[in-house]
Amino acid sequence: MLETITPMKAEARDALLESTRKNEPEKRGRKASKEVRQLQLIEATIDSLAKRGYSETTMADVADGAGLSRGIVNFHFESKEKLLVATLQYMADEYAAHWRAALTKAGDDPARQLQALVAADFDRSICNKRKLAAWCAFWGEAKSRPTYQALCGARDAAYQNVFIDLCATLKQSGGYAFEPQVMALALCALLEGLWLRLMMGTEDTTRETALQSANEFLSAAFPRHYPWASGPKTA
Amino acid sequence: MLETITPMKAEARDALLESTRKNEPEKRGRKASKEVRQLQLIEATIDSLAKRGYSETTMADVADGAGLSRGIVNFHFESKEKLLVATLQYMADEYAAHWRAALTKAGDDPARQLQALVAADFDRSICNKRKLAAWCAFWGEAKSRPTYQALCGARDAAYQNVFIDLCATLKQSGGYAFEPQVMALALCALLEGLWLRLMMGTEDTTRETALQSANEFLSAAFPRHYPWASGPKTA
DNA sequence: CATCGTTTGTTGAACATTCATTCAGTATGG
DNA sequence: CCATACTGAATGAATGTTCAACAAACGATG
Repeated sequence: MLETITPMKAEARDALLESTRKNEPEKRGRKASKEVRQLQLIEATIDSLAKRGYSETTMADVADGAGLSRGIVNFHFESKEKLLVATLQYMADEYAAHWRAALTKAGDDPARQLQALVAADFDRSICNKRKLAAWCAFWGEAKSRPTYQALCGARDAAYQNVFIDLCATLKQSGGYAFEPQVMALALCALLEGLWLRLMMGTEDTTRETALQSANEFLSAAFPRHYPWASGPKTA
Repeated sequence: MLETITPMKAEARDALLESTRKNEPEKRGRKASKEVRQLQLIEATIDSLAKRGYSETTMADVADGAGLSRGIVNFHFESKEKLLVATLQYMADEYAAHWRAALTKAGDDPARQLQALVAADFDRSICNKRKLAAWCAFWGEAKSRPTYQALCGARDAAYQNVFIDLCATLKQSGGYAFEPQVMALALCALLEGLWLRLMMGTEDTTRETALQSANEFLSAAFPRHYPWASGPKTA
């Protein structure tokens, strides 16, 4: 049902960025393509989720945030519910694309791949207050909404399976004793937990310290592959 | 403001449990002490949060869930907001009391203490679908509500400091190389992440597998203290 | 190229619903 | 009989949705 939204992401996003860069007054009447409008509204939704939280995010907020009129959301999306699902879908797609790209770029060495995946989780592009807050807003509602629950597995089975495979490979080459599935679960949980803490915004946790903790975990779990055992500054 | 609620927890809770055990028809008029009523409403709030989620939890839900009339919540608590804060406060207190008790019961050995803390996190009494869902509901709103944010640090500074101290102690006695703060952050994040996954309810993650993952982490990070290196079945 | 009609995006006010809160009244225990 | 717990209907505010009117792009036609 939402298949009409996710495609042409790149082009629409570029157009959106361009228009906001130019800061066009956006007069009246028709001005942008359907895809751009939808992205614009989705971005405004993320803004609102981050600023006001899920329960306080209203259609008016989104419309105002996008600088458009009140009825516009029900035109591009049928309902508030569908807007939110589309937003979550958008973030999930973005997240998946991001870690897949990082994995590809890491080459063939499993140890490098694993480290790249972990590092990718803390890239500015996806790991920032705004996005984290939006994710957490959806997490908070996921239990009682099957649709959200399914999509919140953006860090989904596929993602976790990559970790399981990598753990299994490293176990062989390093002669470790752990169970790959168990270790992979720990890793995934650690990453999510760090996200959660980042989002909560306790001062002592920053993107850097979070990544440092994750790397500490890697070197503890795979000492033969990450032997930089916590020297003063382990980049 | 809420100091009137948290005290006398034990007695009031017993009374509540007793009354629900007896399943009294709860006719009309005055029937129970103030504290019992408040606890009853808080429990109903947790139920609703777990079942309907934060954004769909209404005063009517809570009142109905408690089998009382509509206006009752505004009588015992001043507003919906205060009811929710009291509920979160209640869960935070319960959580803190739980891990403190586990810590005390673990004796003097740091390694045992750490293991006890980890295990305590997965006790049925606090780690069940209902409570996890309620926690996550609050997490989802925490970013935009300072009051929640403060209380959601139930796993607060004190909690994390205990982990830091234990990590430091074990580091000395085991000759590890990690930074205690970094490792403690990883541990806390792992526990929260596992909670999050448990709440999401993916089938492959149960309380047992979660605990197993946490223990795997312990034995990876502190191999000299937890040398049961992943034998077939490590209880 | 100008004009006109059609399609499509957009607006903002009206509407219906949901929900927290209030409060006057009732019942109960002491 | 008084203080206190409790009720439930009334109220008003907030909000998602609808829709009739409007405006811009587009295409066809002269």
